[in-house]
Amino acid sequence: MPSAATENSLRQRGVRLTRQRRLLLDLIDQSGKHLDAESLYQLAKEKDSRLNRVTVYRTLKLLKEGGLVDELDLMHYGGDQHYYETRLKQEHAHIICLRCGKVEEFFGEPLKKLRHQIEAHFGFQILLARTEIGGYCPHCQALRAQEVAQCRRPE
Amino acid sequence: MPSAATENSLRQRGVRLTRQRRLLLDLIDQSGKHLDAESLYQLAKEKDSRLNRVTVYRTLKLLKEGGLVDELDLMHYGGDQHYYETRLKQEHAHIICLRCGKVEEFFGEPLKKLRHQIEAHFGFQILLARTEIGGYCPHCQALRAQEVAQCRRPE
DNA sequence: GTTAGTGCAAACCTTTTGCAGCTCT
DNA sequence: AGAGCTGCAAAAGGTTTGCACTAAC
Repeated sequence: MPSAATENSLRQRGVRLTRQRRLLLDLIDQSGKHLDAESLYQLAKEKDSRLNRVTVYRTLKLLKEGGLVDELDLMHYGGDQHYYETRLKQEHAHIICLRCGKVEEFFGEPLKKLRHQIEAHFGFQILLARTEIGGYCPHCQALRAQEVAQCRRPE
Repeated sequence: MPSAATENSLRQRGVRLTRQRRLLLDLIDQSGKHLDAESLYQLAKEKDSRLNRVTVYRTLKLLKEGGLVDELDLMHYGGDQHYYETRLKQEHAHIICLRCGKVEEFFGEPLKKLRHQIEAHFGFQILLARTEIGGYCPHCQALRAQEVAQCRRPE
């Protein structure tokens, strides 16, 4: 079931906790991260076959607007859909391997500094921040090198 | 006309410099930044009415793959389309006002540090990096305060 | 002359909308 | 009871694909 903090945050905005929303919140919190709408829908359908895809989109929108989840693109690895993760206190960057799709997270000083400098420099009030980095993980760097080599000598 | 460096980069990959591509490259370089495919198409059509929207998409894909332009989301301000800008030597963050849509760019130390730390920490080979920050610019912070106040006292 | 690129139409994928009926509080 | 939510169907928005024709090299 959704965490108490999440429930309160929703109730405060006059949002009803329906059967469907409970299920979706539960799945987002429980699951490994970075679900897209369709995956979430597929997971949810296993537990409640009547649940509609549209409800997934509406719920995600609601949670996003309420600041309970963050929306990611993950460099559009795998398509143009969006991915979602429970909002954490700590800002972090997402690092996506463009070959194998593995996603790493990086929590670190530079992100905090960046945020402070932007607030100070522009007088900007930051609501959302997203850093995504695409490239090759160590494992795939080696495999890429082989692929490229084969490509150059086709026979 | 496209810069010599751009032309060479394309030719090296065996990409033909057609009339259409010359026009599109020209527009991307000349224009203020952050064009989306549709805007680029509209601009291009003024100069060559036969040019097709599909050619715009195909050219953008080509340039993106060749590392000549970067693709941005700008936090999906204004829709789910992508925006494009000529790739600069210097990495920078994009800061989008979610109320007025103004985009600022931030070049600074933290982005370089972030890149280096991620390369060092994960042994990651970085090909693409994108930092987008959404919030309210100083001007819109004031206006937002008024809007919210009015919202709370409807009469 | 070849090979790559273009335009057109049509498909595709992801997400949103309108509306009638249902359900949480 | 009543506002808010859901499911269904249908549409929208953005982008990609198949194919016959054309143009760059």
